[in-house]
Amino acid sequence: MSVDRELMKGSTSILILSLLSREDMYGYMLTQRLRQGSGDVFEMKEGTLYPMLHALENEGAVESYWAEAAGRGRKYYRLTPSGRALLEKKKEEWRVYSRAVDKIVGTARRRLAGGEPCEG
Amino acid sequence: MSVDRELMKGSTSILILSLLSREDMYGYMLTQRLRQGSGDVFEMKEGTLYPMLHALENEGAVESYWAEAAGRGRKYYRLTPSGRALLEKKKEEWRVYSRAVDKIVGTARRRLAGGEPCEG
DNA sequence: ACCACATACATCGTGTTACTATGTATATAG
DNA sequence: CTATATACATAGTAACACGATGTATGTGGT
Repeated sequence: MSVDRELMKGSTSILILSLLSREDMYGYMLTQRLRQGSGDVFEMKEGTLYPMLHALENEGAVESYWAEAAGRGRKYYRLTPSGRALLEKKKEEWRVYSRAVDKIVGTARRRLAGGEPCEG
Repeated sequence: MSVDRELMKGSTSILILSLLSREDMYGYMLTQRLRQGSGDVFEMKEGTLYPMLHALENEGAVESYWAEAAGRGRKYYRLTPSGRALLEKKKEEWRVYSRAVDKIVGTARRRLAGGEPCEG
């Protein structure tokens, strides 16, 4: 990740699960969407991504299937119901955690009802 | 920390620096304030705290001095100007990072001008 | 035809980080 | 006088993400 490693730890799985909750994706696609979707903040490396995908598959959070595209095989990952539940749990943990950091650090924010981005 | 370890990684130093930016504190006091200030979310262990304080001192981010209280010595830590600059840097990193996670995960928020907490 | 680059999957070894366990010592409450 | 809270500290361990590396195919340029 291009953000200082120290802050990046631990949230890898929530990012992967979130992206897969909207659409089935293959590994390389995940790295691209993660980069674009975060505004070039996240740059997940293969050495991080593939082991994580395999671990999530072992846990039963995702399932994989091969599909052909452009004359080449791609390994797609699909979120399972169990993975969807895991995502919800991790989202709640992220809310609790980031709010607690904000309380200590003093960067206050207010949660919105919807899910619109807070860019401009 | 009582929050799932996976989410806790990396933000230890910003929490310590933030607390010290408001008041000189000794180790044990830091663990208590961190717990109270986060609403029982963070429980920093001595095995995490003391090595981190020593590392921050080696970097020149904090300075320590002994003081007597209740007939016993306490080792206080004080933020140096360099530590204050480090804190500002880490705060900015936290803003970038947490905003990027929110973009991906879809838990949108809006930053406030002031520093008021967003509890109820 | 050939080369460089992007795409696409994967694993192994390494370094960082936080934790568990443990040790020391004093004050306070029962 | 014993248990608990306070208060500092370190050594060993486990988890996690990364860097390095390997394989292979498609595409664009010359």
